[in-house]
Amino acid sequence: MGRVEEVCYRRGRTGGAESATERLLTVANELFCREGINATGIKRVLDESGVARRTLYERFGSKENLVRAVLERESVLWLDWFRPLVLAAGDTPRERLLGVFDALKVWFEDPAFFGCAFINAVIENSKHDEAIRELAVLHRERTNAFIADLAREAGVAEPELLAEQLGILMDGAIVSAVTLHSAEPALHARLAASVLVERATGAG
Amino acid sequence: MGRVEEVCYRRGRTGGAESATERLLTVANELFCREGINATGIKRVLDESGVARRTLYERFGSKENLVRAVLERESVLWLDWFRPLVLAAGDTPRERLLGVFDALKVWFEDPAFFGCAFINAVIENSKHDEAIRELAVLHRERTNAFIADLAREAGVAEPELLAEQLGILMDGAIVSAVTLHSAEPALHARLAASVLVERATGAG
DNA sequence: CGCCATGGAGACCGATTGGTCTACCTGGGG
DNA sequence: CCCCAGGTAGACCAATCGGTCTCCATGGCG
Repeated sequence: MGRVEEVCYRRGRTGGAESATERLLTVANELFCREGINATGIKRVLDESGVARRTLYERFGSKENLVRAVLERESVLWLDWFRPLVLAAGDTPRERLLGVFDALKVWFEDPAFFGCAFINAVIENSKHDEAIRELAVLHRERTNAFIADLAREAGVAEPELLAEQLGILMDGAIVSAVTLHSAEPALHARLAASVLVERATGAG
Repeated sequence: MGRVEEVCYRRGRTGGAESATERLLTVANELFCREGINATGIKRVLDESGVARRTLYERFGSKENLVRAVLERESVLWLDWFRPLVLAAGDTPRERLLGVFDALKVWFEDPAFFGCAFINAVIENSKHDEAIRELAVLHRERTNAFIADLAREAGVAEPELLAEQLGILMDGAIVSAVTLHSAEPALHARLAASVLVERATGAG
């Protein structure tokens, strides 16, 4: 039986006692997203994860490194949640392209949704830590590549171009959802996407 | 003669000596956008504006209030720069709708572009200061209203809906430009917008 | 039993945070 | 001349920051 917790890709991944490292990454991920990176003190991460200060610095060396590790893990976690959900959204490539925005809607409706970790990190931190921006670019490329594959399967002439446009639509939907505290932007973005997809697949 | 500094809506507004309040707002606006709100200490704002600590707290009372004042001013400043630029971008309402993204491109190419102050503020701060989120929503509504007017003039059947979609495209282009350090997202967004506008104005 | 690695608890460090308050300088009006 | 308002300079505060370090409880292994 599918469990309700599937809604949130961040929870319920392992059953029981996790390692100190895992707890650190999980808690830091949530706090960094919810409160912001700069606004989250190391102390807070330590208290909520039950890990000792010393252990954190043995594992990661610095807060910056912890942030990077969190983002690297987040990219894998998010895509592992996102891709199957999109693929399951429809039977044809065109339906699946629109399924991207159905998945976004599910994400936005999660009470634990506090924006995209990469967008948040770049906007908050890009100027002082170029490595973070590079991680965000990498995550974007991975996501775009997945969407470009869908577009290619749908017979789109310029799949990368469509993926780029849908990627912009995704980012816009995410920040709009955060700003408006609503999942509605996913619907508007889906509608816009349907026009683009229709046009790109030759009015079919 | 048009001056080059028109490119940046933030500079060259007044000729000479500005009041302490004005210097405070200008400097804070730039620093909050460039470095982030949480990462910018009051001391930094004071040093770079040449204003005394005491004066700041007499005028604004707290950093939170300073942030709000900066955002309120920014909304006016940005729209005063944005609207005429869009209107000058073309002779027909349809051209002007696309001119939105030409204006974005100009913005992105400004060396002093560090993202949208409202997106930045919401993402960094929304959880602890609901007032900031409300200011961002207000700014979004003002911008959307302007675009909806253009859409209405272009004979679009559902101007608010198109404005909503173009608004999402704008937000997406902004965060993509920040992430990628490039103005190219403005072009991709423009291309997507042209499809949406074409469709909404009846394939003209 | 002793030994030793793991890691939790938390003192401690200098730097910095937002915010308050005193002291001083300066220019205009009586 | 005096006086006062407007503004600068900067000491000072408690709290918190990221990061280092010591102490000690625990548990597996010979």
